[in-house]
Amino acid sequence: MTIADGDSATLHRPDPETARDRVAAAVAAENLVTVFGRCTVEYEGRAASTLGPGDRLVVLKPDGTALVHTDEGQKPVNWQPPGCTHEASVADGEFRILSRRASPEERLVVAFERVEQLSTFDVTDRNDLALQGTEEDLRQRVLDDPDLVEAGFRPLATERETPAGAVDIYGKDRDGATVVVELKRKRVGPDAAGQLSRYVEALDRELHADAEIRGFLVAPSVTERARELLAEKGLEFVSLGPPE
Amino acid sequence: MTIADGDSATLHRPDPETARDRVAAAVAAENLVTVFGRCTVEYEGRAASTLGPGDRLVVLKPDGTALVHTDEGQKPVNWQPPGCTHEASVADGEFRILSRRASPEERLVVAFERVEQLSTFDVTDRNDLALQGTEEDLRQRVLDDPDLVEAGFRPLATERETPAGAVDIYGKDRDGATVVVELKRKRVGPDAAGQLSRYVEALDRELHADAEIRGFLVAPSVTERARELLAEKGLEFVSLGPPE
DNA sequence: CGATGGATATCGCAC
DNA sequence: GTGCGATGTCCATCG
Repeated sequence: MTIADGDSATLHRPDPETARDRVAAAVAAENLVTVFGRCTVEYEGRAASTLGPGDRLVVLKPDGTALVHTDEGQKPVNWQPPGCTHEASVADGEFRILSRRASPEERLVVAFERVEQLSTFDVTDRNDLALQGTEEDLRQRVLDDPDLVEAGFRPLATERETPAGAVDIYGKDRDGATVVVELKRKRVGPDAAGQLSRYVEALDRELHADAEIRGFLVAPSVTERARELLAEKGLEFVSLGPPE
Repeated sequence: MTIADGDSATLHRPDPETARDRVAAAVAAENLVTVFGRCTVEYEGRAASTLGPGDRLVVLKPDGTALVHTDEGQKPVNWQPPGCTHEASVADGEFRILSRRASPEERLVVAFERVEQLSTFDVTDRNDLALQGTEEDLRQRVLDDPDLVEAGFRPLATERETPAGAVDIYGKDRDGATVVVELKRKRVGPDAAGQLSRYVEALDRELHADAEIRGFLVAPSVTERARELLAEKGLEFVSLGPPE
């Protein structure tokens, strides 16, 4: 059974050969494909996994993405990233989807005992997502009002390169001492303190050995472990949360 | 138009009221819901975003997950994690889905200009994913053959607690010196070297100051920056990739 | 291509 | 609930 028009088409309980032909055509036409049914899944690549029979929703995107969703969780239980090639086939009387990635070599096989529904959609989406509350927003706030870090702070560069990586904000304090600012949009753990410490140490080596270098971690809050690590390394913390 | 049986039901271009009623019933029945159509999306919570009109696939799971997928990318363009409540409504003549999270407060609103297809599925899946090639597998390999780290290495504990966190493997070398092993299943960067360094320093403080403590990073490979950091801290690296 | 670090990360576990 | 670390993390950016 089929419902179709220019934008979508749906098969209800297609036989394996029909499912194969429809998916093959949809992949060739760069349509979005959804398949719901009872299936097993095997993956082999960076890791390997097997998944016994169950009802799942499989999504194939025109960009080469494959997703296998169960009834639980935000993350797909199995997947392939964009850029993969999708093939449909029938083997042992079962409809199968094979998704392959070239580098690194990865294979995903979904074998359907039963296909409950198979849909294809002609999809185009040119609207971009506008996101607020990011680290970039936080950086802009600090650049607009450097006193938020410390009275007299003067930013001189963003993304300044060091041997340990790029520093979020680089500048001078009121006394001319070098300042390194690491921004985090949410509560931070020991990793952020370690990251800031590496930047300070890298600049310590790069600049004159007698130059004072101060490291600031700017975030809404820190964990206790991170606070200890900052104190130990002589780094400073500035609490700055999202606006409002 | 409707196709239905015990396991699934599909509406093709339903009007807003019909879509609302069907989604409300499916959410109450803890069914999986997919909606494809032209919609706008607004999100507000940990961050905030708006997304203009476009064709997207929306998935509502019985565990309270919501996903909004475009034609590109593995990750949903917008989403809500498990545990949210989903509501269907009609406002300004449009079918809308509202997904709410209590803590932290987060809202996702999908407003459909047009619903191309709406499907509901009665989904059961009690099979768990069996994954190989994880860090746990690597740990088992090292415990089975500690000489992989170094001839004479004797593991004494896993997940041994330190003030800086739990050490993957703790033990002694052939001369009785304390050994800390950090395992990584893939190529590592500076963060892993920093992590191992924190463990070694924490044990250095906890144990006698004169006790020698050796830190091993076991991973398939390291980046150049991580290698430098390891050398600087006097830590050792053992190359151990996935089997075959 | 690899390296680096962010993310509404998600997820699981320990406390 | 928070804290912490793993993830087939994904993803953009940069060299």
